[in-house]
Parts: sequence; C-alpha cells; structure tokens
Amino acid sequence: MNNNQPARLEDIITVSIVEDDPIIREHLALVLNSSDRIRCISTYSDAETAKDGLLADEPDVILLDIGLPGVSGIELLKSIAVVMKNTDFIMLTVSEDSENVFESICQGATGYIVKETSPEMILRAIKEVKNGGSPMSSNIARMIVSSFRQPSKDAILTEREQEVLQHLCEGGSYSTISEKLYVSGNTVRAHIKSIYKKLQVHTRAEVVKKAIRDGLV
Amino acid sequence: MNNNQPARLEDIITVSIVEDDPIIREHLALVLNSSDRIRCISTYSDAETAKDGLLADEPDVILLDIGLPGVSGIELLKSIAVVMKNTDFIMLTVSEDSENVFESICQGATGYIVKETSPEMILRAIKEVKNGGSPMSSNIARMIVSSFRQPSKDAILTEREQEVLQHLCEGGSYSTISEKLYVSGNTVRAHIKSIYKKLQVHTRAEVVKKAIRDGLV
DNA sequence: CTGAAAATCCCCCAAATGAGTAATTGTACA
DNA sequence: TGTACAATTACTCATTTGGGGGATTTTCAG
Repeated sequence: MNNNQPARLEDIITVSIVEDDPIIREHLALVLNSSDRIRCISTYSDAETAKDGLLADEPDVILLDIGLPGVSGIELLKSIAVVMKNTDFIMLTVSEDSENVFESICQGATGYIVKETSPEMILRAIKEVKNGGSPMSSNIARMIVSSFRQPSKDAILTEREQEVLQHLCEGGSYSTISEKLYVSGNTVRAHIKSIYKKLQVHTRAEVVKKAIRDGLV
Repeated sequence: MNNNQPARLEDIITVSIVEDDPIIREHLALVLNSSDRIRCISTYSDAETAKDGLLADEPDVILLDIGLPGVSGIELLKSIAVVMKNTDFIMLTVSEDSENVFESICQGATGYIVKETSPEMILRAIKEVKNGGSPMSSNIARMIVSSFRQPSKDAILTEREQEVLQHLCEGGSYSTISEKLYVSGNTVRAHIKSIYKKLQVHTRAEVVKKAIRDGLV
C-alpha cells in the first residue's frame, strides 16, 4: 500500500485473479493492491481450483485469463457467471481474437483487456466495470459493433446464397424462401445445398448457428 | 490552425459535421481544425441538405448528430451509410440512450460519443475510428455487451429441456440427441415439442436463432 | 398423502428436408 | 473462343421433422 488514507470499506472493490503465468499473476496482484480502492483477495492458477474458491470468495470483480491450460477461462466463465450475479468478469487475453471475444461476451464477460494493458488502465477498467461500464479497447469494441452489421466475414458465399442464408436464419422453408426470392423451390434447394457445402454443415440448425456466430447475418 | 508543420496530405482525415445547433457545430469545427491531422471540410445543419453534400464531400469521417429536427440523424445514417463504404460514422448524442445506440449501430455507425466529450477525446475518437477502432464510452460499450445476453425473460425451460436445447443448437437430430441423453427418441421429441411451444417457434432454425440471440445457450 | 409438474415413452402421418445427379443460361476472364 | 462459375430449374429417394394424439412413471412441495 502506498497510501496512508485507506478508502472506506464499502468503497473497496475486491478482486480475484485467475491466471496461470505466475509472473503475470503476481504482477497483476501488485498492481491491484497499489490502489487503496482495490484489493486483490485471491489468486488462482487454474480453472479447477479457482471454481470453488471464487464461489466462496465472492469478489466484486474477477480478472480471468482466457488461455488457461486445461479448462479454459471461457469454460470457467460459463460455469460460474450464471450463479455469481454480483460479480463482474473481465477477461484477460494476449490477442484480440474475435472468436474468444464473442464467446466470452455471450457467456457473460463484461470487460475485455489485453495483458499488456498498463497498470493504470487495468485499475481504471476495474473501476469502470463496477461503475456500470464495459472496459475494452477500441478495437474490441469495433469487433462487437461490426457483429451487429451484416457481411464482413470471409464468407465466400455468393450474393444469392447470402440472401438465401438470410431467410434460412429467419426460419424460412424452401417454399417460403422461394416465394420471397421469386425463384422455384428447387433453386432454393440448390442454393442451400451449396451453402451447406461451403459452410461445412448439414442441417438447418447448424447453418443458423454458424451464420449467427460468424456474423454472417 | 495553431500548427506550422502541416501533416502530409495523405495523413489528413477529412471530417464533415451534421449538427443543428450552430454553437455546437461551430465549436466542433474549431476543435477539429485545431489538429493538423484532421480537417473539417463541411458542416450541415439538417439532414436534408446534408445528404447530397456528404455524398459529394466523401469525408473520411462524419460526425452525425442523432437528434436532428425533421429527419433524424439515424434516418440520414440509414440512407447513406450503405453507399458510403469508405466513410466512418460517429454519432453525436446528448444522452446515452440505449434505444438510439442500437438503432445507430445496426444502421452502420462505428462510434458513439456524447456531446460533452472533451475536445481531446473527440480528436482521439476520430483517429481511432480511422485506425479500425470503435470509440465509445465504457457505458455505451456495456449496453452493447449486455445485449448479447438478453434477459432470458419468460424462457422457463426445465433442466432437461435446456439440455435438449443445447444439443439442438449443436445440430443434433432426434436420434443423436437421444443417444447423448440416454433416452428414447420419442422422449427427445416430446421435449422438443415442449421447447417449441415455450419459445413460440416451429422449426430448428428458429429455435437455434432464438436460443443464441437470447443467450439461452 | 396428494396433486401438479416433469420426465419418460409410444403411435400415426403429412410435409419438409438433405443428398445425389443433371441440364440450361448468361457472364466474366484469359 | 473456350473455360469457369453463378444462377436457374428439374428429378428421384431415403430420412427427418413437426404436429396431433395419449400413457406411464418420478419427483417434489404443500
């Protein structure tokens, strides 16, 4: 502590860290405790032991490494986020990989910061999270924003296929889609077959899932 | 200009402003031009006249007020965002109203800042946008993040139904699901029928879409 | 103990689906 | 000019799906 005037108890934000790299873990803990508003109450090096600990600790915020060996951070998040209603999760990551960003957010992460983030920013992120914000880099925000829009992805689908895919995700059948696009049902079938082939799926359910997850729609 | 060393032409970010309040509009223009990396090339006070002008100006970035009288900023955005592929849109707003945030983002806005934002932050936002980021306050980011895991309101699926839903979203068929859950295919069918009824859907595609969008999985 | 809800199972049947194969047209590109 | 591919249409055929019933156990709160 580098401060002689500790904050009031109710103002202190308790934080737990789950990070396998001991160097980073200890460094983070030091950074956190350098602020009198924040207190690192526990650290874990793997998801298995972290799970029970975190449920008992009930920290205000959990800094959770995505790339944990064994059970990943996202899986841990998935298993405890639903029950820990009063805890905010900030994911730690090395890269701004879109795959993980969406997965985490869908599972309940609130913030998303890269490990190289400066100490000041990390402290800020924690405060922001408790203040109702979602700290994240401008680039990550853009990924999310982009997902709200249509195309973008490396979908090698043709325009027509895109249209069909759209309707597919709306739950349209061969016949309804063919009516909307003014083509025969057989044509729609052909397009769907092509889409399945390109996206490597075999059913409606799979195609919808993939389309949504990959931001194709 | 308060700088004697202008940046190289290709580095300059051209910006247009659409804002009805003359005070704010002129102030923004001044702020923008205080940076040698940014140049405000045009300003508009209403959506109608702005539309044609912006298409001709082809600015790199457009600062667009949401609350324009008459045709709103969002409507203007809607009508020109699709054609102006090389332009980024930053919405200006007084309040962080969630309604508008989503509407704007869905229509193609990249950034979102409140009008009280400091001059430095506005300049930064513009640079970030051209740098592939999505500048926005932490609070706005949270709104967006939250939308990914919607309040799964009335979806009161039983545990078993949840499991079935999970497999449904993985593209499982009656038979494969029944194998995984060690029950008969008929049971799976019964559960699925129940799920469809509760979620008000009738096909695999719809159920997957709803499950993912509502964060049920 | 009792009743409601959940979970399990079964049957029938029409419609939809996925996969395979094939043909025609038009356009872009080398 | 010929190849490549998108878009269109068509045809089979085995399976899956969705909707309609109804029945039996298990579970759990009151």
